[in-house]
This record gives sequence, structure tokens and C-alpha cells, in this order.
Amino acid sequence: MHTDLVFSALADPIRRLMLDELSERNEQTLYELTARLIMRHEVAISRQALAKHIDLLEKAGLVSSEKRGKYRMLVFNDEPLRTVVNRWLK
Amino acid sequence: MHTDLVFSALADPIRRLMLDELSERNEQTLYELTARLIMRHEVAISRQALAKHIDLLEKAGLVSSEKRGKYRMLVFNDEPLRTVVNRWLK
DNA sequence: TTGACATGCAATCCTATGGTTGCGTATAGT
DNA sequence: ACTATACGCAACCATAGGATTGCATGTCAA
Repeated sequence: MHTDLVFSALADPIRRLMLDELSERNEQTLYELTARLIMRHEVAISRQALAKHIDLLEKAGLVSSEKRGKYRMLVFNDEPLRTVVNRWLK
Repeated sequence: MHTDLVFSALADPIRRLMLDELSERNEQTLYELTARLIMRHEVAISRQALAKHIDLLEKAGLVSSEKRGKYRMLVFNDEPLRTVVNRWLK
């Protein structure tokens, strides 16, 4: 299992913000998510930086993405999180 | 709350190992824990490095320590972990 | 009191990681 | 066909974080 990928993915505040957004409004495009973070949450960061963050989240299994035309649809998945914390919680 | 401290504390494999040891055998001295990790788990690392890791875990609230004579007793605490994951899990 | 032991403190080093910039590419609308 | 759009790729930079080394300190036992 990717325990390390999951925990290190969660170690960044911006990635946690991204998960917040995706968990309460699933099925966003990368563009929508980026816009929301920069506008609403006043995240001062470039598009490419956010794209890198999404790549990490996807490698950790916390986000799935699917190409639809020129868009990249993003979906949040909490299963890896449940798995890794069950190591210490019941 | 120290969300960031908790998640970044959990982002290191050695610190997770320390929590494993402490969660199944609470109330160890720093010396005992260090010995266990180096001997049983074949962790190739110095004592000082492990002490630093414990400091981080303590700042995150995942470990409490108490001085008893020349020893430092360590106790695991899962409450911060429960708190931060409830952000996405129910 | 003296020495072994368990721990603390601080400087230093190296690498991983988050960020930016620049450019390239495929898709969609007009 | 052309242009704007949404995204991917890669090089580069700066900082944070994990580790080591060396030394200092406090405690306990003989």
C-alpha cells in the first residue's frame, strides 16, 4: 500500500484545501478547482503548482482524474485515508 | 488546532514506526524506544535523530512525555489524529 | 565523588520538495 | 483555418527537513 504517498500528500496545507473543495463539490475540472482556490480562497500560487499538487494527490489515490475533451475531471476518494488511519484508530 | 503539525508529523515513515511501537506498548522511555527501533526494526539512524522525531511528535500532540529522573517516559495519544481526519471522514 | 548512563543542545550537511518560468500540445468554438 | 482555452512537460531555484557530529548536562549507583 502507498501509506507514504497518502501521508505525505496530506502533509501540505494547499493539498488539504484542494481535498476540502473536492470533497464538498465533487466532479470539478482542474480549471474550476484552480479558479476557486485562487479566487475564493486567495491562494497565491500558479496553475502549474496546483497541477503538481493534484498529481501527488492522484498518485496517493486520494483523487481520481478522467480526461473529458480538453478538461480533466477530478473526483475525491477517501478510501486511502480510511485505510491508513485504521493503523492506529478503530 | 495544529492540523499542519499533525499531518507533517505523520508524513515520515520513521515517526509512524515510532507511533506503532508506542501504540502497542505504551509508557516506554526514549531509550527503550530507541533501542527497539534500532535492534528489532533495524532502523539505521542515530539516537539524536530519533530524539528530534519524538520532539516533532510531541509538538503535534501525538506523544506526551514526562521526565522521571534521568528517563523520559513516552505515551501515545491518538486524539489529534482522530480530530484531523474527521475533516473528511465521518 | 566518581563514573556510567540517559538525555539535551547546536552547528553543519545534503537532499527532497514546493514554487516559478517558459514552452509545447490538443481541444473547442467561430 | 484560426484562435483562445485547458492542460502537460521540463528546467531551474530556494527553502525546509532529515541526518550526522560533537559537546554539555543531569541523574543514579557504587
